[in-house]
Amino acid sequence: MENYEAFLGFDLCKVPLSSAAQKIMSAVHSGDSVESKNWRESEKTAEVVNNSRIKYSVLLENGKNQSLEKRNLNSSTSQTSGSSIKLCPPSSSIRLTDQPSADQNQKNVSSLAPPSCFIPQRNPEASVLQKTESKRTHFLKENKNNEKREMPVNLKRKHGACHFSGKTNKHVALEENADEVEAHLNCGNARACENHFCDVRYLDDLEKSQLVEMLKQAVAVVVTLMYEDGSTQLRAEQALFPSVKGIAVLLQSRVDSSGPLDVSASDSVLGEGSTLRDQYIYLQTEHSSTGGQEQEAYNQFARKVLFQMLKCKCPVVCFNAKDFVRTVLQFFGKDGSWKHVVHFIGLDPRIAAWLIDPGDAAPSFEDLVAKYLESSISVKVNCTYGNSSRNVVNQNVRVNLKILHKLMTGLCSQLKVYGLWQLFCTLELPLIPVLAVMESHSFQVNREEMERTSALLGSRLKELEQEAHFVAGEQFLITSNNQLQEILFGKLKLHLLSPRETLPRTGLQRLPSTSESVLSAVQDLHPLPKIILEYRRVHKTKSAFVDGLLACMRKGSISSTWNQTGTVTGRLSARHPNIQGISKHPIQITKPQNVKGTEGTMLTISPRSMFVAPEGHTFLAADFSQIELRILAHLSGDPELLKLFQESERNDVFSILTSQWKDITPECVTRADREQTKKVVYSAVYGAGKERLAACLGVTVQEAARFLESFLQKYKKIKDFVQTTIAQCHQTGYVASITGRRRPLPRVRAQDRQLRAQAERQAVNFVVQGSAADLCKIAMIHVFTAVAASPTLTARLVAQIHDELLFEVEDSQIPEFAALVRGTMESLQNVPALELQLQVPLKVSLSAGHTWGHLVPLQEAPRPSDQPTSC
DNA sequence: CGGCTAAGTCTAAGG
DNA sequence: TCCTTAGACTTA
Repeated sequence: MENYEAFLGFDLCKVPLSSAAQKIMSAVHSGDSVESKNWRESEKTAEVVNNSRIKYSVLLENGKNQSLEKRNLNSSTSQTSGSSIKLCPPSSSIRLTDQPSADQNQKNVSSLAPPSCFIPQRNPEASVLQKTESKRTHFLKENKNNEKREMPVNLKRKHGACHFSGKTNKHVALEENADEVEAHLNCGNARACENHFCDVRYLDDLEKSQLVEMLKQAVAVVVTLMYEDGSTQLRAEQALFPSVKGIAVLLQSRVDSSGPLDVSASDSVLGEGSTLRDQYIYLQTEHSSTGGQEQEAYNQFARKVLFQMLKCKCPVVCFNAKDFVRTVLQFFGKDGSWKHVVHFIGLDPRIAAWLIDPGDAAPSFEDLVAKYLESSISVKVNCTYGNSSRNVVNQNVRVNLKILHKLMTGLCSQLKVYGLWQLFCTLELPLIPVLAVMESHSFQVNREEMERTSALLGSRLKELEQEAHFVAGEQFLITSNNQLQEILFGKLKLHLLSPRETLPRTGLQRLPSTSESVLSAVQDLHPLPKIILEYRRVHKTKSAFVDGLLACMRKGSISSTWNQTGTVTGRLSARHPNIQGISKHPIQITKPQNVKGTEGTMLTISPRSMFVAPEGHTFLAADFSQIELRILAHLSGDPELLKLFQESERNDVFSILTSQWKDITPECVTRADREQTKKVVYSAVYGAGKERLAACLGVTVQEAARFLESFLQKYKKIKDFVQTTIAQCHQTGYVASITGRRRPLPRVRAQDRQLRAQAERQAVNFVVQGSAADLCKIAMIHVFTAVAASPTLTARLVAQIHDELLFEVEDSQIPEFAALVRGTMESLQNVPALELQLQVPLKVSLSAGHTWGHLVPLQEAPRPSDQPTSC
């Protein structure tokens, strides 16, 4: 079977993008003799494992067939056909929690080594897997017993003695108030701390240093945020602004029998000179008001623990790790620079699951457990103080932390099966702190000005509405497309008067839609369409970019939430507000009558200008120019297209293309021309029909067809690329980007021609758009880490608009930072570590300004060829 | 009858 | 019958 990388003609071995990722990778791979550094070999391994998985899944198949197409009917179905994704528990995970395995590699238990669960399973024998299964059930029984044992009579006490790390100390259950300490009777038991949360607040100095030591030696750390009501990040529905109370931690450490952290042999798990031990720790992050000196001392220690966690050499598992990082940043407060978190790697099962199945947008912890773990495990996530006792809640959290670890273990081996492991470790995980830092930033916006603008737009809308009613000859709901359709085409019959017969129609009725293209087509026949078009523009601006923004405001500033797993292509998305969708172009409105001042009749409203850099700072935007077209040139290897980029590295390729097909000189191409060309080129590449193209260009269908023909004729290999991609998709049922990101498209084999054709277009689009998204995300990480490595630079990444990175830079640092950004981003043409070498140069254009709406191109390093255009 | 949800439409972004 | 997002709105 030909894989996509072979098809591309280069090896796609991925290597860490950051040193921390490197650490994780080496940690994860240590003790793993077979895991290959070579892509093809690891692919082979994956296939073997894959076979075993399929065999095994047949054994376990319980007939459940989840349909996970909640989000987007157009997108892929969540599972590849035939084989269930439900995975077998990796044999190695058993060792962790239950018994030693005969083939355990000693290296696995060195202090740097990862938990054995992170070594990919590779035993294809079903019989072995069955054995594994029996061990697993044994473990589950054992675990149940533990749980029974751990629920003793609960008595209130002031400070009960128990063991922590083998020393006598206070044991404290997870508590709300410092003065009311709940302790358990079983404190003499050496296992006590494995059965309860140790609240860091009540540790003495010795215990504190032991804790830090244990963190350093930990084999695995599993964390989850705890909220006010006792729920955690694992619960299904998150409150809008949950208030975080603390962090629950499962610390899995290796204990040598001979080591300093010796514990009684009775709790030995492995029994072979070393044991794995679970300890549960609770770290309060909510600042209590009573505090004073004691509180300050605690905070200091808590910070130390968190710092230790951030630079943990072992895997840190967290569901929605970004929220954890943001909480940590918050806790650090003023004295913690965002640079502290750059190298944090948190294994996030949601991201892992998304890589495996990007069509499954936001599965809850529960969903993932159901999908990726055996059905015998069920989780209770909605256990809160409101509906359960404190003890039950805490026990529930502990159990869930264990399950979370197991889930991540399983997902890791799945990632390897699909060849997504490197992508996960070197791209997606390092991105988490970057996004957390972006979310910790907020934009200042001028509320008064926005409110004035809102009122202004409101008046203008009223005027437009009245005009519309007047010219329509009746009152109607101007925002209702149905009513509008009835008036335009039912009453006025504009579609019959239209010179163009082929107005796009809404499927069910015979009448055309009220979309922009239709209204533009008939705008000369009647005044109404123009009024509607303006109304819609103004309305959009008001509701989304002014009122919508105001609604997102917290304390005079706004901050988006970034979603790493919200798209099928690997792009990021943003919400509240969707900063990626804020209009670039200002709109002009005629000044409403009731507004005072008569200087001018027109007003300009520029949504992006609402974003203002703080005093002494400037926004700097770095754009990848024509990123997708360059990717396409690289992927297709089309000589003409390549030449275009290689020769005219400093020219605007879209202008050249425009001049070529419109037969004018490049200097005379207007911005609108250029935008049109852009649209046309991408439409053509991604498979638009000639009709659609004609509508887009505003020309006849024949002309559009002629253009399509000549374009694909001139750049012949584009067609080859499209065909090869589709063929590959048919063969394997999925497509992959340059980093190996996958998009399953089972519908490519559908009976329905329409569905099939759609999947084929999606396949082509994904390979290019997804690859561009990969590059943009790599750029974010690289620039981010480069700034963090600089002792002087303070530039901060504040937003990503797909191909554009927006930074807030101290005025004095602009030249230095501009050079760094350009250098870093353009150097991504070659990422030797990724064995990624594009055949085209990457071009970055920089612009800067005090508001986001007024960015002017930054003077590049002077070049002789630079000259202003004269048109 | 008013709130609620789900689906459809439209427009902003990005390529 | 270019693709992929978020968001606001209507309709049923």
